[in-house]
Amino acid sequence: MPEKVVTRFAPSPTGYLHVGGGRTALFNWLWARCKGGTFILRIEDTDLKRNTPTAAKQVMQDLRWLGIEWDEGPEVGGPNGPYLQSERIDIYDRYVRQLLDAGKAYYCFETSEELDALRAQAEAQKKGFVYPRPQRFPSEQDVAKARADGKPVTVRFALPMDKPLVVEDVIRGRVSFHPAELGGDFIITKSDGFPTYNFACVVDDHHMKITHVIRGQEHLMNTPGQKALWEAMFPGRPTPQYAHMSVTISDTGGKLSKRERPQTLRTAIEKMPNVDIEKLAQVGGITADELKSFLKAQTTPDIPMIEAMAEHLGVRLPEINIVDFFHSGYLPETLVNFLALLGWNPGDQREILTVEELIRSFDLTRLTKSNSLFDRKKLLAFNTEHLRIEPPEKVLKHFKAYLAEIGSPVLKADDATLSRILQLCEGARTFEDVERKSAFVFVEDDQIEFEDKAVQKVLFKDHALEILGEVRGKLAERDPLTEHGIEEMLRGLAEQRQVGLGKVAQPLRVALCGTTISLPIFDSVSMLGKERALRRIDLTLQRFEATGQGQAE
RNA sequence: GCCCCCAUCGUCUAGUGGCCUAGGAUAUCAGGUUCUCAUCCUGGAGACAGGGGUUCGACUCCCCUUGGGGGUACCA
Repeated sequence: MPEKVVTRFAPSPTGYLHVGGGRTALFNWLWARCKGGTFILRIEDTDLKRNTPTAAKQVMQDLRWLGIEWDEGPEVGGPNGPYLQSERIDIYDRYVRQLLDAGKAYYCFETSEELDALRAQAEAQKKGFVYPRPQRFPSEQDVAKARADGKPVTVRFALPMDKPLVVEDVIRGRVSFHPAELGGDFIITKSDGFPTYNFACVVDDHHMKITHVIRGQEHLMNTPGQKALWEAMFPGRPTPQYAHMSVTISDTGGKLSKRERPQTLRTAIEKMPNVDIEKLAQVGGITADELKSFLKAQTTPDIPMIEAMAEHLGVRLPEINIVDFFHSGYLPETLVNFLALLGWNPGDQREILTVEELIRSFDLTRLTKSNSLFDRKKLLAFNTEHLRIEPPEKVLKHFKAYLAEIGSPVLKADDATLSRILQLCEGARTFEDVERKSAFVFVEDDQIEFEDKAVQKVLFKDHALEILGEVRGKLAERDPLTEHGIEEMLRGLAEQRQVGLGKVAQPLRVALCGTTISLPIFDSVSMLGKERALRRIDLTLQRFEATGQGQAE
């Protein structure tokens, strides 16, 4: 009977979950789910400098949005806790003690500066740096003395140097390393008493009985050291199986990094002819000097400020974090499907898969070796498809969450109306499209903002205002107002005037919405109702008839 | 610099020595449907990085070159 699969996702809490992290989490989760195993969330918060207090919460929120639920971990508990490494220090200490007593690890007292100097020296001689292991390991007395002298105390693992370290990787096969190439003995306890990643990871993977470690290829070089550590601490126990996945690259060039969003904004501002620096800084909630410094690429304001300024300027920032996709109106099912297909495929020609299908088809042996670009255009196509195939209740739920997130007036609508809107927007690419097409229904009649371009192109052309007047008259006569009736009336009018339906529908659309884009015109009218529709037409006629043809306000 | 990984249409990929005249998706181009936007339908163009081997036969196996990615921390 094969042992039960246990996987884990082990993020360090430094901010929102980004696309790469989401993908790593997803593959681990998928593997656990398709094997009926356990998926553990473990927070690797051993770097006091980098961790932010809210980051772990953000990561968990993002995972939940994706639908990735953990069987063990923070907030849900489990038999192998605690799941925050910062709360497991005594466990690590115990193993360090053991290693020390067995002569497999030893104390060191160099400062970072001294280490840097040694590395520089090695580099000057064009040699790879290998930490020089002392002949005699320092004693506890030496440690006490070092501490008294104010020297930093760390612990290094004595890496067996005699034989090559071989890693069997599920994706990459057998990979061999020479201990010296790894830099020799590495630190397992930092001078602040916290374990390093490579050490804590091994202890926890053993304690939590992890069977498969699925992670990015950036960890491949850590694996031989971890394996050696494992053998020193848990001899005879099999290590987890390792699978080092390809990484995901940005389609805007280079790495998929958090810097991309500020960078995009900076580039956009540079290309703009005359930007009001004062005003923009005010919108972003920063000083003009801070903004100037940002533009000179000297500093970077926080993301909310970047976002506020981008929105003000109408600049689209590339999505990097999982939460960015939520904000842009994507379904989590789309992300899950798309991310799963970056470096994996079901082996047949299917591409659009639901989460259930993904779980059913997943297979760790079908992972791709080469890196892949994150193609946002293809993601958009996937979202269009998922909007169509996911159950309407599910879509509605996500749509409401989206509306709440962006603070849309459409939030005022009841579920039935929302469902109808969603149905009318069949073929939409994101919730953003749906919101934009339907928002007009939920703003006050006299609060409609007229897009200048729409007014010029539609209202001031081809006797549009005259037609609009006629539409108004016929609309007033109709009672009761039905969609069918509206259609009949508009089509009749177009035919009568010997013009296409567009010549009638577009002026009406602009009158109702202020823009040229909205829900289908018959539904637009019926959703507003007769009174509000008439009122909007009147307001439009009043406002633009006086202005005269060919002139906008 | 050293070490490790990778290499098929623009992009994501199928392909495990003959099923390949290299398949699908997306993007793109042309045409069509349509009240706007989007969808949708039809069709087109588009790839085995280069060079050596091995073999009756290489996209598939080996070597080199080139290119890309990662690592080289008291970060994870």
